[in-house]
Amino acid sequence: MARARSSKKREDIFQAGLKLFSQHGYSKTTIKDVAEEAGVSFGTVFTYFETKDQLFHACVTEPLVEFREHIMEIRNRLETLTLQQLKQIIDQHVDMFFEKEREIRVIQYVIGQPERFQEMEELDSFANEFTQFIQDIVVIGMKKGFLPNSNPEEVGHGYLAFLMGARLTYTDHKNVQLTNGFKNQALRLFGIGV
Amino acid sequence: MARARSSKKREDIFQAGLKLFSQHGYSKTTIKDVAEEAGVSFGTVFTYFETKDQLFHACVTEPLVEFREHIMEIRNRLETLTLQQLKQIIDQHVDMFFEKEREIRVIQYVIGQPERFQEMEELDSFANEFTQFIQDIVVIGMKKGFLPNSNPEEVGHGYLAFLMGARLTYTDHKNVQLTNGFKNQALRLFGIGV
DNA sequence: AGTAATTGATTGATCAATCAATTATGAGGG
DNA sequence: CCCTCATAATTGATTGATCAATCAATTACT
Repeated sequence: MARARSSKKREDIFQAGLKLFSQHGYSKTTIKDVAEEAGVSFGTVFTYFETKDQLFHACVTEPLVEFREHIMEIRNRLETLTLQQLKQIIDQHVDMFFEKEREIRVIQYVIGQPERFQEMEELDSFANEFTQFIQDIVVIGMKKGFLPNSNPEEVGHGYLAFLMGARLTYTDHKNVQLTNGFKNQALRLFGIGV
Repeated sequence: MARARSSKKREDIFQAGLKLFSQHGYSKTTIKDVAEEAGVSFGTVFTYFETKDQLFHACVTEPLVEFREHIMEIRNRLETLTLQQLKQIIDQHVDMFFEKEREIRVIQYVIGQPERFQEMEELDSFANEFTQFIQDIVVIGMKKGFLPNSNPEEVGHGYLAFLMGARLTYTDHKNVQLTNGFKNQALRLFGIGV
């Protein structure tokens, strides 16, 4: 039986799985490798996760909780949004997508093979939530006049695509010039010239 | 020994590999499955591709030739570029990224696991070529006055990221409304409001 | 007839999952 | 503080399944 989520060892195994799955994909990651990386024995992995599948599923879905909180926190104070705050939000999003490299890589691994994985539904609803959040921002920005006339849906989808693609295509997360460029380009998707 | 590239059977096997690799990844695609999909026997696959690795490598890199031609063709008549033509080019890019779903999915599979694959170098140089092409467009557009002042490098990287992300994140290539939205958003990355 | 192409059974390697044996933990009693 | 014993956690050898690659036999081609 799988153990509680709070154990130190569970977290070690989870992090090891996250690292190796994000680097080598599902099949090229062996339980033996995960065990070594986590500093536990082969058998112990199965004490905390019943199957390799369940470990992988955990690596894909559990980080969504933190991502969601990160977005929701801002969603509450959306009525008083200013352009300055929007710029801050975009900065945070770009930074988050580059900092949470492993978490997003495994998500992209799943999204990239929709015929293979069922986790899709959870990820789909998260994506919908996110684009809805962006749409709300665009509507408020237009109402308040600090955003030009736009199709909010187009901005939402375009902005999510942009963040995903930036993370997928560019590995060098230490490159400040690059991330700054992405922040400028992200602003342009909202119709704000730089 | 692997056979010449011109055979009908080689093409069938190649297309079968492209389909299955793009859907299920490298390891979950078996030679048995490829053979069935291609309508040949297990052994025949090895007549045309020495190893599974080589078949995969072919699926990742061979489509680059056509992609490159597609870009180059336009690169020749770059000096006479107009805004109208730029809009056409963007339309073509978005359409291509959605039509060539399988080809781009396997490329994204490789890009997403840089620690695992060496094909990266070929893909890297292709990406550099592409972003350089976009940078040239931005420089000319600014000189001719139909593009606002921009950092060409930022636009190049942002535009590539955007196309990749759109392809990765959205599966429904029949959705004209969606692709039209992406075309509008892509224009915004060049500083053109919609 | 002679050469090239095709076939699929066989082999050997890999690896997830199981489980019996071992080790650690900690509660209760002296 | 130490000892006992029960329970929980840990371990890795074993098992069975999967699959890439080989190759001897068969078939097609010229």
